[in-house]
Amino acid sequence: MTEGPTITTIAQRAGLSIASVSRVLNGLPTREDTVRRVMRAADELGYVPNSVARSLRNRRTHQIAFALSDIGNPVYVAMVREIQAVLKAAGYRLLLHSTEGDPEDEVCVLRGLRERYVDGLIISPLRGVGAEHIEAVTTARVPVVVVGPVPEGTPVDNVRGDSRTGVLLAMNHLHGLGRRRIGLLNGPLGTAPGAARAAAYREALELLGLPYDENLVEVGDFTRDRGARAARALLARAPGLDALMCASDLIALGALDVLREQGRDVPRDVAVVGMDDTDLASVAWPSLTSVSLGWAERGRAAARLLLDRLRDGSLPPRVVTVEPGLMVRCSTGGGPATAFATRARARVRALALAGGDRP
Amino acid sequence: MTEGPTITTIAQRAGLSIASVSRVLNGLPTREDTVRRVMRAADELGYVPNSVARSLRNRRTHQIAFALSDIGNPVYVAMVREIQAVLKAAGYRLLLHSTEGDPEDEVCVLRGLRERYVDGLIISPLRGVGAEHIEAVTTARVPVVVVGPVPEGTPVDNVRGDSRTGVLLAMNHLHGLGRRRIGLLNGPLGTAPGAARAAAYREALELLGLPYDENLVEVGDFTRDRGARAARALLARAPGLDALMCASDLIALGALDVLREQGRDVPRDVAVVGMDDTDLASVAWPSLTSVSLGWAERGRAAARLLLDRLRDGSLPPRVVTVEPGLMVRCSTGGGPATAFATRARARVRALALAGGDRP
DNA sequence: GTCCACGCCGAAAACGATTACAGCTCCCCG
DNA sequence: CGGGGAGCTGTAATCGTTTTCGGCGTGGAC
Repeated sequence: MTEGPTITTIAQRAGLSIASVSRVLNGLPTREDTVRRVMRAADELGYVPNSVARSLRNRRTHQIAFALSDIGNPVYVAMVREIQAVLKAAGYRLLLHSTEGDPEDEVCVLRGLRERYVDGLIISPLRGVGAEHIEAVTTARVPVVVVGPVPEGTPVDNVRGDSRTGVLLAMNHLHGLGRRRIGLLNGPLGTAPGAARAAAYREALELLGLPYDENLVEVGDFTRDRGARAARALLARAPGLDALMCASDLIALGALDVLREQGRDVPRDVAVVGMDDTDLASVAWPSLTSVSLGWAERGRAAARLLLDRLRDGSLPPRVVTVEPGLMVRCSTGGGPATAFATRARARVRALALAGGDRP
Repeated sequence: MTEGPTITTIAQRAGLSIASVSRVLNGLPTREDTVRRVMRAADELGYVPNSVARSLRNRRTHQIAFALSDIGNPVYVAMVREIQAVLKAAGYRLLLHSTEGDPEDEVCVLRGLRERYVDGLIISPLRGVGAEHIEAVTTARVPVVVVGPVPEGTPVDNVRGDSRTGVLLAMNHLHGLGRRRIGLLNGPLGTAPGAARAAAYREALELLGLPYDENLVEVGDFTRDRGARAARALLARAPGLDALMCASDLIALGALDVLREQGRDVPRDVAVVGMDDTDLASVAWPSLTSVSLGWAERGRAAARLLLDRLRDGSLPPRVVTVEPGLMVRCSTGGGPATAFATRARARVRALALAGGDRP
């Protein structure tokens, strides 16, 4: 197995020193003649610089890791795509690390940063919110961007969504369609999104002048069959509801299954709204009105934050909040008849409803 | 910015040479006392080895790249998940490179291998089948595994699906349901999958004793709206067809849209089969019977081939063929009433039909 | 003719690890 | 008591680059 050419090989062939070769290859000012000799030798040898050696010397690997909890989740796929695009354009490579929701593994990733095989990390979400995780993030020896909630005041670059406004948008939409008995199918209250959505739901009811009825709320998990189970329970308890606010698209799909099973027409009898606006929403039948939490945009924002910081490490920590939107489709009757829904983002700001920019 | 501790720091603190430190950290036989001193110093300093330096010396980065054409395609997402899982278990990191279907970019990836920042590459698919691509693959300085078709006899590790058998399975299934006028909605014939599926469709008709009617075939692209357009054209030309064999799930989704639009019941009037068995298939309504081409399995197989070769570079090139299966769901009437389809793989080998193991 | 400035180039020292090799100590055996 | 392993340890080379520093030759100014 013949090892590839190095600058030493080139130097010998060109009758120069490796320093000159390096200078030429890096475009530093050099005599015309020398440049030609080096270039010629490099061409003939098919030289390609060894990026590992370069990284060792420069302390830059031009690699960035993205740690996510579940690559199967379409939400993260959208982020991966955008992150990869932004990084590639800036000359960085993307390392993927799926933690499968294991906080242990998350810590491993954070620890691993010290091995210096990446210049930075984007992590989403930061599951373990214990002190050790926070500390690991803030003391990491390379920049970290967290996508998703972090404890208030943590000095770290952060991209967050705004599911509160998203829920308000959706509730306002349902209210505008004349729905008054709106149920909530939520995920676990122990999770940040679950808690946020529960709170936003109550807030929306209040703003809309509707009473809060705990019989209209059911908690399950962010999956399709747990969503279906929750929907079944809720419909048994509150048969008269006329709309379902679901905390994720998967929950909404489960709800659609149950409604279909029970012969209730969507959207005539019950209007359904999902969250995340994944591909699944437009594929479902009826196509699903969904709150877009801007995952793709979040990916782009995270990548940019990180690149900025790599350029200038002294920047103060920044927080970017991505605004939600509402994709209106058939499941609320607001969309066109087929699943070829308009993708125009319903940028109905909930300002009038929410009364300000309270985050 | 204080730089991290290195073995030199440890050596000083422990009053030993860097050689001893290295030996201890690598578990080479050392005196008990020395081990303790090194361990203690390493602990106190919070030492973590620099993986770049180690890679330079060992000529191993423990990184593997996966180049794919489109991260948005659920088929690749399944592969990424499996590959990452296998690699992680073996102590390798995964680099993701999305070429967005650009053959230029593909060449860049192949070229980039010479920079030696990865120990190996998995690429899927190999789009450019020109001589330069093939050469780039076979002369790459690190092992490459290609997932998808390569020219016959190319000396490279290769994982392939078997869409021919997949199509035969599906056609046999439709025939068994009494369908006799089966249409084909295909992707571009210029692509390898398109060509293979067209050929398999004809072969199946012949084996089933059905006539080939070119009016029953329409070519579009592997997307939802191109699929819908093709379906519309086909249904206009051959209103009497009673089944649709679709070359991808997305095409099938488009077809479902059109059938619904035209008030034709699925599966009563027209049975529909998709290909790839993506998540979308089980989400669609009616849930979609789909040919599983074993993408996840292909990912695992590719990762394993690569790891094997990294262990022993002298292995002869191997080809792994992943067997297809048929996931029967509602769109052919063979599945349960709801989309909670059984996921038991219908391992109906098409042997009786296909007459042997012709690959 | 001398001196200085300047432009290029080469020697050598990093970067942080692994490892071949030589040297040292200690003990055992002849 | 001397020779020779055995068992550890330290020195130094190595991986392939970048970069600093000093040397050398040329040219112009005085």
